[in-house]
Amino acid sequence: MPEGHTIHRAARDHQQIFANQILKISSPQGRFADGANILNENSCINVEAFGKHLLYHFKNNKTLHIHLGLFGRIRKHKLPLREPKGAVRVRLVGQTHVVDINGPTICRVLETPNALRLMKNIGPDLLRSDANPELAYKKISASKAPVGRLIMDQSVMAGVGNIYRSEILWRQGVHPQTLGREISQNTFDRLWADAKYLLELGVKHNAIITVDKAKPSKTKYRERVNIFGKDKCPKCKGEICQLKIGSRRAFACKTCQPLPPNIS
DNA sequence: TTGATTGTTACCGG
DNA sequence: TCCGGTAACAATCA
Repeated sequence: MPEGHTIHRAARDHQQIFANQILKISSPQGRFADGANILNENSCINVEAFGKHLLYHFKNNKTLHIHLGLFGRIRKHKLPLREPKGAVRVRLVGQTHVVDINGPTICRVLETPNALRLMKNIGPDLLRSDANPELAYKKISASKAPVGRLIMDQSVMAGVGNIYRSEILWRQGVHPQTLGREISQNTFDRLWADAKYLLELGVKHNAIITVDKAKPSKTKYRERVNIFGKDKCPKCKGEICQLKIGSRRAFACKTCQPLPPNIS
């Protein structure tokens, strides 16, 4: 669930339902969001996403900082209140809607300077209009780490997760083990543009869709991705090989994503 | 009950 | 300093 598109979609949605409202905030299982009470009686100025981080800014110079990690979930429903489902760490109650945050890795209140510091340490976000892709290319072209590692490194560029990584590289015919410094400006531009296009599509449809003709409402997940978790390339019908990048699964087609000759 | 998972960070060694 | 590997943590579902 949580790749960049999930967080940005939530930010836009919550901006609509919570901005300029005084929210009631509770922490049913208390463990996270220490001091979430400090946000009560204050109005929410706005909600924004930075990469996979979700930030609710409040009028008293405090920010609720959420990161869903691998398992976190956001659930929303209309008032009236319902029983929390599963392990709800924080519940946000506005005038019309309720948002429950389940199982986030990060759930805490930040002072404004700390929120700014956090945002500074995240690479250009594919889904933000203020992103400067050249900052990402500068790091990639200077690195001898594999591009499959770099495009998912949130301090290099923000938003791509494990599924999009394999899909984007396959769509652009780039092998994940190609070194960052072997990536030309032109190749980077294609990777950035495609990643941005796919993430925006994901925000729009609330789903990961990387197959060009796939219809989100009608197709199943397996039919919306090209090679992630597959064994046959949809383009050349050849074999998809699975590799590990930093203990995460990655997939590539030997034919459509040739490995540069200088790499074993 | 077990294993896998759309993520991140800290720590260590080369 | 950079890079890769490992462990730890989180919650849910099949």
